Amino acid sequence: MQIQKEEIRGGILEAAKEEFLAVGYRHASMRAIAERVGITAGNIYAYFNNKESLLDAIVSPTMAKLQELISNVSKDGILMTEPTIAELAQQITDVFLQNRLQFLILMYGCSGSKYEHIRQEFTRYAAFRIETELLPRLSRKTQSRLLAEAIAESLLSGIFYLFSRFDGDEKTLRQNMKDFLMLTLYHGTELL
Amino acid sequence: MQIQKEEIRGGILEAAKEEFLAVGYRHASMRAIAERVGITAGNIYAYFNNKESLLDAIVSPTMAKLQELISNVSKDGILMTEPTIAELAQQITDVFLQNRLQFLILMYGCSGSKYEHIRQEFTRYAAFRIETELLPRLSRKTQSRLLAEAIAESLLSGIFYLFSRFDGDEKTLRQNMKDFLMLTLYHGTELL
Amino acid sequence: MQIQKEEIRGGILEAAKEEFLAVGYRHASMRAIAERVGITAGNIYAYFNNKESLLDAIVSPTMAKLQELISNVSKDGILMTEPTIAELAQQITDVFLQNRLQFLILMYGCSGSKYEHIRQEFTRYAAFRIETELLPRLSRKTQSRLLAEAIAESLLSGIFYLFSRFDGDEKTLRQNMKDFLMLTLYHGTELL
Amino acid sequence: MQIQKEEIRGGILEAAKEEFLAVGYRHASMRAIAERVGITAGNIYAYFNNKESLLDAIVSPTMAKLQELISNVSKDGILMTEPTIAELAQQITDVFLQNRLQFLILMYGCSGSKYEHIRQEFTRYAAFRIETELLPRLSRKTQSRLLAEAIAESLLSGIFYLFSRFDGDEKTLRQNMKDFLMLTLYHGTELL
DNA sequence: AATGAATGAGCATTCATTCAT
DNA sequence: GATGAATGAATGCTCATTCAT
Repeated sequence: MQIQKEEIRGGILEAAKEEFLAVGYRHASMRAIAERVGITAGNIYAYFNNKESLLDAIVSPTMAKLQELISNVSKDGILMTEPTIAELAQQITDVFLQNRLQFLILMYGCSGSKYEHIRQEFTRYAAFRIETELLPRLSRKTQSRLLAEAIAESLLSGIFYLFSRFDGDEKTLRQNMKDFLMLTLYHGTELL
Repeated sequence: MQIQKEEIRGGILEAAKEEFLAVGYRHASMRAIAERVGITAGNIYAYFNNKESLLDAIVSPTMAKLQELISNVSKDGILMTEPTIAELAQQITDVFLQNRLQFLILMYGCSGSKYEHIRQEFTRYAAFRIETELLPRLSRKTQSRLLAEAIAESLLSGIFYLFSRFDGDEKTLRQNMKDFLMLTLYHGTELL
Repeated sequence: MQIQKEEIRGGILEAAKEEFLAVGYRHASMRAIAERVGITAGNIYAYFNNKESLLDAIVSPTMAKLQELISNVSKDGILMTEPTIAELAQQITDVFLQNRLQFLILMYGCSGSKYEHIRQEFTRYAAFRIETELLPRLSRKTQSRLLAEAIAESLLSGIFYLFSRFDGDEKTLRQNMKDFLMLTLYHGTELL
Repeated sequence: MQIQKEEIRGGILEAAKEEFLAVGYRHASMRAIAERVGITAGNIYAYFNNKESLLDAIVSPTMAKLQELISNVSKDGILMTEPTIAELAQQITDVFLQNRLQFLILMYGCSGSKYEHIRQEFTRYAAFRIETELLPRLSRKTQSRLLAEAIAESLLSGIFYLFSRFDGDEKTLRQNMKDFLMLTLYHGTELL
């Protein structure tokens, strides 16, 4: 019975992941999720308090990993020079590969939930790193904060796009990621 | 009376623009829009046929300009080398400066409407230009289509981010745009 | 001004007649009527208290004529043998020819209004005449009331159908009416 | 539970039948139907997809029987002389007796639905039979099509009127039907 | 644990009607 | 007299959530 319960619980989580990714948190209906599992909508509430709890159960571990990631790479203080953004991208890729659907839900499908600002947080953090580590190395001075944010947003969008198109081929993903970062961040010197 | 009518009509358009931008077309409610104006939901229908017409009234002129822009820059055929993407970005900026909220609604808030694929079209077009004009100039061969798409997505995200953060200072916007493109596209040689 | 007022009033009546006939009283919208006249819906209320008053203004004279017709032919009491149903049909035809749209509205398009039972009244009256004048001449006894009603309903439906298909040719209408009544009431002896 | 569900489903069907018959499909409101059952409007949608499905569930079997009936009696081609209209009326009566409210809804209350032309179809079919089989036997020539239609309309109205007044006494219904048809079609020779 | 049943608030939309101007 | 503006109740329908069984 405990085993069966876990099966159902897992089924709900799986179905919800698919549904949230397919139509987004706001547009996902409990009925549709229940149908995917083959149970009734009401029964979901035996396992989760409500729709938001269901989302929580799905993304909060991933969310924790992402925040841990951010806090880890921030530990050494403002003036650190390593890890570079490329290394950070690799670490994000690792998290993604271990939590694919959850990651994509967080980045693309959680509008309407309390997680809807997670992407912004990422952008803000990346912008901070770019502003303090990348821009100072440029000769000309710029209104740095906003530019850094645009670069961060741009960078993350490209990375997340590659994630969203991931087809199971990890090697290609990592190569594309590397190429993308080389081209947009390190001026493609390796590629030219 | 005519003045008052135009005032209300304008008020509805303004409120709808805000609401569409805030929560997106799909989740914008006619009641919420009406409340912003201080009228009842039914009254909106004295001015616009339905929710879609309201969106149309807001974004269709901007939409036309954007499609004209795409068709114009596509005219010379596949082999053109000019205008460069940077020049294209400038033209997009011009359209944006004349239609700020409309532009942002089209790019961020029109899911659920007939305009929901406009951003994709932009990305697809940019990816095509990048794949045929930019990537071939690199020495190493890459799985070019996907990479081009990632770069396109990245590029547009950065551009649109600057738009979304525009505070009225056109000069700064244009400078940031230039800096951003230099850094991500032209390897920042001017800036280094 | 008085002249203009009468013009508008007449225009509203004309438009309402058309609308009521086209879609029925219940389904007719004040806005649609106003549009036919080229005025605003609100302005109709300067001439008529409400939708029902508008219907009243259109059909009540005809209604009066019809009730007068019924009361006239009923005057002589229960046992009269004349006018025959055929003569009654002729008198109804006269009223119809003088009040075509009004008549058809009363018969086909007044559901939802206080006139919606007028057709029933006709049927009831005709049934009474049929029961007291026609059925007694038959040799076999029948459950007469209900049969009389069915015959009445049938008779009126045929008559009203001819009215509804009237194309302006009065002579043909009267001939069809005669033929129809001969065939259904008087056993078509003239025609056979 | 299954029993209760069937009870409610049946209750909805019963309430809808009454409502459709009382005010017609178009003006029947889901809320009004729900009130008759003692549930909320939304709950109806747990049993039926939408208003049209609800009507379908009520009348489509009857509709099928009626169309089968028409197609059966049409099988032998244009020149058949049997079954006579009286026999056809008997067959219609059989269908009616098995589907009373459904039949009446189809004939009187389905305007606004996809079934709204069923009565017209009946009339058209009856008019065709009358024009090709009955009128040619008359000595004098008439503008036959219109007259046939009037007779058809008349005939069906009488038949349907008897249906609408049916009180459960099948024998009386059949007798009245026979008397009515004798009187209007076969000139009442049996009765005189 | 699981279900079927039910709710009530919400949605876009329509429309007869009112009213200040 | 006429208008434009506005209302409020009603429509069919959806959905997260609750609850007795």
